[in-house]
This record gives sequence, C-alpha cells and structure tokens, in this order.
Amino acid sequence: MSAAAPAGTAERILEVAERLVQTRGYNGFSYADVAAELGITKPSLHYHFASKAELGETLIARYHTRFAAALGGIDAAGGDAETRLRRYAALYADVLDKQRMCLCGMLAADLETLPGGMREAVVRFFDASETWLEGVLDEGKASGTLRNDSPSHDQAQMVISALEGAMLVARSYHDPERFRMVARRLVTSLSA
Amino acid sequence: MSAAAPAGTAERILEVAERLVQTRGYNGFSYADVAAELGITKPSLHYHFASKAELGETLIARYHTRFAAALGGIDAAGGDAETRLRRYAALYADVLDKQRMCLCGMLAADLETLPGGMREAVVRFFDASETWLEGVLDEGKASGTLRNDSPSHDQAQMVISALEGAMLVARSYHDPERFRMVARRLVTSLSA
DNA sequence: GTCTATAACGAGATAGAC
DNA sequence: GTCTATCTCGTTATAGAC
Repeated sequence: MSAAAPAGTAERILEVAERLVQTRGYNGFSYADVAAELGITKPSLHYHFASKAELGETLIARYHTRFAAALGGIDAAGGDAETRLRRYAALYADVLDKQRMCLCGMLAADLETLPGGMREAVVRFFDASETWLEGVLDEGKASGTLRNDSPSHDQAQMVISALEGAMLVARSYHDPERFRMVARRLVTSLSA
Repeated sequence: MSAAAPAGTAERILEVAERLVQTRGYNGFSYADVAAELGITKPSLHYHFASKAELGETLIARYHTRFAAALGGIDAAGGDAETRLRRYAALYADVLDKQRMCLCGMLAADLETLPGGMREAVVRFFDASETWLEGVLDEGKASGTLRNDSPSHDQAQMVISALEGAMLVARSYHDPERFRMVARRLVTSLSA
C-alpha cells in the first residue's frame, strides 16, 4: 500500500491531487493548487487530465488498484484471520499517519457533488473491501480463530464503517492513537 | 432532535443551509444556492449572515444545541443504559433517513478547509457526545446492564466513530438499513 | 509537452437605493 | 429587510503559439 518513483508529470500530478483530495476533499482543491505546487501551469494539467472528473476517476482507480495489491500482499504474507484483520486495519492507520483521510471515505462525504463516474467508483471500492473482508472472516470462522456469532457480511460492513469513521474522527483530533484504539477493540470483538 | 416552525428569514436560511452542508459539504454549496431556493437574493443573505464562516458557525451552534436537547430528552425519558444507547443511535438514524450526513461528521471531512472558529466548534460537538456517552456507559456498568471490559472513555470513542462511519458508508449505498445493522451490533457488543 | 492568453462562469462580499 | 448593481477573485476549460 505505497508507491513513489522517479515519476513523469502525469504521475506527479496524481500524487499531489491525491493528497489534496484526501486532506481537503474533492471540492476543496483546484487545478491551480496542483499546478502551483508542481511549478507548472493549469493548461499543462489539462493536457494530462482533460477534466477534473477525469482526474478524479483516475485517482480512484489508482487508489483502488494499490489497495487491492495491499490486500493481496496481506494474503500472500500468510498468518491467521485475526492477523490479517490487524494488517487490514494497519493499512488505514498508515493513511491516517500521513494526516490523510481514506480517499474513498473522503469522496463518500462529497458523493452528492461528484460526477457519476466517480460516484460508482467509490462504491466499487467499498464493495471490494467488503468482499475481501468477508473472505477473511469466513476463513477465520472455519479455522476457529474468529467468533461465529453473526454473518460475515454484516461483520465486514461493521469493520469498514468503524474504520472509516474512526479515521474521520481521529483526524479531527490530530490523534492517530484514537484510531488505533478503535481498531484494536474492533479486532478483539471479532476474535474467538 | 427536530425543529420546524413558522420561521423568519434567518431561520429559513439556516434550515436550507443546514441541509446543503449535510448533503453536499461546506465547499459544495454557495450563497447563490441558498438564495435561489428561498427566492431571495445573495445580499439579503449577507444581511442575516455577514460571511459564510459566520453562517457556518451558527449552523454548528444550532445543531449542537438541538443535539444536546435531544440527549437531555433521552435522559428525561428514563430507561436503562442500553435503551439510552439505542436511542442515541436512533438520533443518527433519523438524520440518515432524511438522506443526510451528521452535520459535524460532514464538517469533519471538510475540516482542513474550514475557518478556525468552525473547526473548534466541530471538535466541541464530538467532545460533548463523548462526555454524554461516557456517563451512560458508566451508569450501565454500575447497574450491571453493560459489559465492564474496557474504559467507558474508549467505548464512547468507539461508538461515535462507528456511528459516524456507518452513516458515511450507508449514505453511499442509499441504504439506511446498513446503518441500523451496524448500530444494533454496536449496542449488542456493549451490553452485559 | 508546456506555455501565454483568454473565455465563460460562479464564488463571497459590498455600496447604496428603496 | 430586501433589492439592483457591481467588484474582485477563483474556478474549469479552450485556442493556439512554441
């Protein structure tokens, strides 16, 4: 769940825009902000991303891909279901440590104002997280390391909700430890 | 936790602006939007609220007051700690049923872009919720209806985080039941 | 691929008449 | 208390030169 490289202009634009969306929201940043930070002009941005909507859709696709790769990494690393859940929560904690909100959590707040393509992409991100979590929860129940007191489907939705909310609130207090405490409680509440 | 009345201009402005902030965010609405909806002009808005920041601060103060009154109503209605927790969650559900996000949850996403006065007011809202919840949790432990397995302080932060996050995500799916499921699980996880 | 220049519009805000 | 008129600035976006 990280990137960084020498990077061409398009990628540097995405890096800056991603941070701005995660900290200020979709309606809280402009092409002028990105251009100024990169020392280029606004029309140069439009060369790489014709519209703000196109830039936004690219940001979500990129974030989704990186997140999916991180989930693949967790699966590849092995460990029991509880360990995977802790690592899943750690992905969120890493974002918060950079003083950012989850990209799609932030865009969920802006949802009503987003162009249609972005709206659907945000929901697909949550769907993918939910599907992965369900798999981990099912596996944990089968192997007896996780509590089997309610449907994995419901538990997965609970996990996503609590982690997104904990990010949102902890960021308001500039207190990542507040997030970590919630994450620990959450994992504990699921373990057998 | 509701209002509505014959209402003068200032109050009608607040009603419209509140809904717009809760659905579109602070940077997703304008004086022009409010004015158009009320059939008045932008300068008339500025007569009642000189700046957008002032309007924003008034919105939070008003919301905070109404929320505090609702908490007072829960206390006055009696019932055990678990019942109070369910009623607390129901306050959020009522907001979501109107297809809105919690005002302060939405503003927490916009936090970095808010004028200083609004930022502090958002945090004070969370603090007040947390304090009230702590009281309910302590009472529930003392009377034996709630589980006493971790500090009320931590549990209160967990409740706020999970409910705010569940609102954020459930709204993306236009699915209030998704919120209610999370709220039920949450209360159950706290009961003895 | 990046620039200058500019269009076309919307934002928050003010002056001053009624 | 609400209006018309206007200011200034920021926004997304395009045309066309280099």
